[in-house]
Amino acid sequence: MKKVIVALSGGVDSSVSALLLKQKGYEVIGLFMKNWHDDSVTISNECPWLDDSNDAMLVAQKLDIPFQTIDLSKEYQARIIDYMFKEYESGRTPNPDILCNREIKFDVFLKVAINLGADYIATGHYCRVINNNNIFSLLSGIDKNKDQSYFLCQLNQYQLSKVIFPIGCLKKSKVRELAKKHNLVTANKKDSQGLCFVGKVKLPEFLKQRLSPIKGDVVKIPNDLLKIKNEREDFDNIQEKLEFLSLPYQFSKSEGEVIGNHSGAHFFTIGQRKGLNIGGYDKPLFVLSTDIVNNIVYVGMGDKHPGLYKRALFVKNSDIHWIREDLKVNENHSLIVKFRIRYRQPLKKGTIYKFKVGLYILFDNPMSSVTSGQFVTWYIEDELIGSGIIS
RNA sequence: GACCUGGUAGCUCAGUUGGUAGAGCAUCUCCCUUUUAAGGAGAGGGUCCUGGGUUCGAGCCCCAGCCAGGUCA
Repeated sequence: MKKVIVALSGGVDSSVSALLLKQKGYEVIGLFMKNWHDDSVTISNECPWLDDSNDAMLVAQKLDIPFQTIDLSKEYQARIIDYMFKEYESGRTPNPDILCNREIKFDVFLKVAINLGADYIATGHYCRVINNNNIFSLLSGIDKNKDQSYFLCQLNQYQLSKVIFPIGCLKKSKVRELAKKHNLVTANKKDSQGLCFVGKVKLPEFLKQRLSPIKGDVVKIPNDLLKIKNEREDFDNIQEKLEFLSLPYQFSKSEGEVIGNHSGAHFFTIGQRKGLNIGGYDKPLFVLSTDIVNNIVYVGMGDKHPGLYKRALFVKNSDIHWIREDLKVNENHSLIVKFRIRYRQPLKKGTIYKFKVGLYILFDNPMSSVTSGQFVTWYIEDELIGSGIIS
């Protein structure tokens, strides 16, 4: 009998995952991770992890499986929170939850599980793994609305070989139905949101723990400036063109007009609308770019502003990750893929071009809010074959 | 100094022939969402520059003043 350790979060998804494994005859153990202690930073007034651990325990009791709690907050702090601050400090927008999967759930936690004698770990993610002759494929969840493959885009073959996603082939409604049918206390619990393990936070407040506010200018870039910037077409080769198209826009103060001030450029991200606190225009203002060195936030009016759109992105070599090493695009080759640059974003068409320095993705259609620090994931059909950090 | 135009929600403005005010943006809340964003819905918010006057009744008319911008000497 194979032994599986389920990461019970206290939510309905991991509860049903444990249920299904138990039904299939695995030896199941429930393990609850407590990775965050500071409740003062979260928005919700209740104490989320206490309820969660309690619910996880009740589910384990109901399923009659052993239950334990482990504290990985030290590792979480070092590998996730520190990374997060470092990224924001340097003017990028990180994705802590993707790292949390790679570094905590599928590394530290996995190792703990293996040491406890587990053959596999399981989580309540909406995605699937298929093993073809020991090549593991990460597929999107059947429930397209809940697909969480994006968050697992940094896993490797070994990690995939050790995980079971019991609910990946179910719809959310079915998961809730099963939970109800088996009287799991989590059946009607609201889906969790916000930072994994931390909860919902007001980001600027959260960041102010370590990043001090500094007043700076908000500069509005006129809508026609980018036309001029984008009109170059005299490229010697495709790489030069891609490099040009993927380069984040660089503005200078003289190209626009100072229309207000902010309390720190690192609190803003590209595409952001809320929080600028500047009104008086016909259409909303969106952040086009942030200049950390000079502490300037550049904005444009309206969601059609050309400064919001890019036609390509770049991932440098060290930031490229292939889940399917065997499908890796070699230098001077290209591959047509579908990709997304944010969770829950519909997949878009594009072409990967690999060069010595890294890879470019040329978009079939211009994309809004391409943000450095965020992850791009690329797919062939339903399969996530690779990912990278946008430069 | 004279003349002109304007002073209406946090901001930019609209307010028809006088009947106690509206839109966009901003803000807040909720929904959506295991990142950051975006998106959807809703809400709050105004001694209509001040002081007089006409009128049953004035943001709208009249007079004076203050402030801002402009034109002419």
